[in-house]
Amino acid sequence: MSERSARGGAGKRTAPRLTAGDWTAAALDAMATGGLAAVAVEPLAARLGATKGSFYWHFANRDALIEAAVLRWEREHTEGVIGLVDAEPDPLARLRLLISLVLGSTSLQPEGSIELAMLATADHPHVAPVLARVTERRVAYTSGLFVALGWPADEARRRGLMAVTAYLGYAQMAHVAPGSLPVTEADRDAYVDRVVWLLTAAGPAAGRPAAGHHVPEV
Amino acid sequence: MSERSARGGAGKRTAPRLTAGDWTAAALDAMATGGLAAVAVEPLAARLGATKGSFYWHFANRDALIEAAVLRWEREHTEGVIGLVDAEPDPLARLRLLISLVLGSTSLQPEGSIELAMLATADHPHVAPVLARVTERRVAYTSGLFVALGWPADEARRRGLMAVTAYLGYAQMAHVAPGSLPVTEADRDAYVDRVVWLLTAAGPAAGRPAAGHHVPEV
DNA sequence: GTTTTTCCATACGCTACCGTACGGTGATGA
DNA sequence: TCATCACCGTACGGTAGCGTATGGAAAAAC
Repeated sequence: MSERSARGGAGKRTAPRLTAGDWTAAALDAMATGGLAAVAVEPLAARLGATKGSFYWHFANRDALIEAAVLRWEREHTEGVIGLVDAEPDPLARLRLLISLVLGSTSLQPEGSIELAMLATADHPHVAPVLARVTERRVAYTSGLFVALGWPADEARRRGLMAVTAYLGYAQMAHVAPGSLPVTEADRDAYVDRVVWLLTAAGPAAGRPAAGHHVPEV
Repeated sequence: MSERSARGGAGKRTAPRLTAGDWTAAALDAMATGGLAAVAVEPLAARLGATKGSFYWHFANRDALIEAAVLRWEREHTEGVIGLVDAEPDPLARLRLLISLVLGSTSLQPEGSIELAMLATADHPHVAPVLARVTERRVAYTSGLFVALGWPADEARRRGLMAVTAYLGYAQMAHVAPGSLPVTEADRDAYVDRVVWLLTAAGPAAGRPAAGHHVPEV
């Protein structure tokens, strides 16, 4: 009956020893459901079927675990979407795919988002720099998409920024007011279409795309 | 030397008695700087120059204080911006004013936003419904602006939703990555202009504003 | 001016978590 | 084979906050 015996998972009897990676994985797991406050040594140890004795061998203290966990998240997370989107050659299709993916992903994660947990603890000294880097990387990448679509740098930056804020805001709303978001699949698609269209709408004269490039007409 | 004597503020010697309102005010104050976790009975009592004995007279427990505080915030907060914006007769000017105001307000509050604190604790049973109501109210109001601008209901809803997400995302970014936001006054103005313009850009044929209404030309 | 009610301070126990000390066990190389 | 080291369990002390009990002061009621 002791959960101690279940530690290795899949029926192993002898308790396997834990690595630092096991602890950071468990930390991220706990963070997704309970926020940074859930990254607590003793509860985590219980979840892993171990005790604090193990933890304090691998880490100096709780803070070191947090730092390792968020850095791991940054490392493993950044590759995800961008790598998946970069396969698409056409810039406009890439933008559409990107928006569609990220807005879709937020709707599917009711309460298990590490990113939301980090946003909720953005003030933490180890979380803040990670979020700042990830966010700027997103803005830079998205702005690059608009550059590829023909807008000058400053206009592309504004639109890239607006795209990122649209994502962040959508994620927040999916969390705090999902009922205010488009419900049906069709509504959601229509919303994504409109977002992409408006983000790529021809702007005032000063910001008009260079000749020969995409001007959405729909 | 005892901070007890400073309780009444402004040199009153006899300690004034505290009301429930004093506690909720202090709670919101603490929340703005330290988040919901800072709404703790003992620290708050110390800040007010009182003790827990006072608190547990006015409230059953910490949870009751939290509930009272967030409800008070909802009540007092909702009036603010909308009432200020509704004076403007022209719908387009009203939208521009609204966007300008809310994006400007986020830049000015480095770490003292109650709203950010609530978003960071959106899972709390007393916070969640308040945020849901406030958010939906914003979407509804902003959508109404687009209806007034001539768009049909569904299109107006989409644009109103996008406006709100643009605000929420901007607020998040001001918190976690202010360096990625427009820095100079001029850049910020240019960004606001572009947001308003794109939100009001003429959409696909199905969503074109009714004749005689505002079609932004700039 | 007394009695009642309102409000508050003090003191206490309880829980959850952090971090440390130290002893023990299993693997591993000499 | 045995000694070393990596790893972990147990036990302990410490802190921060919640909630309760109770007596007492201050204000209000009469």
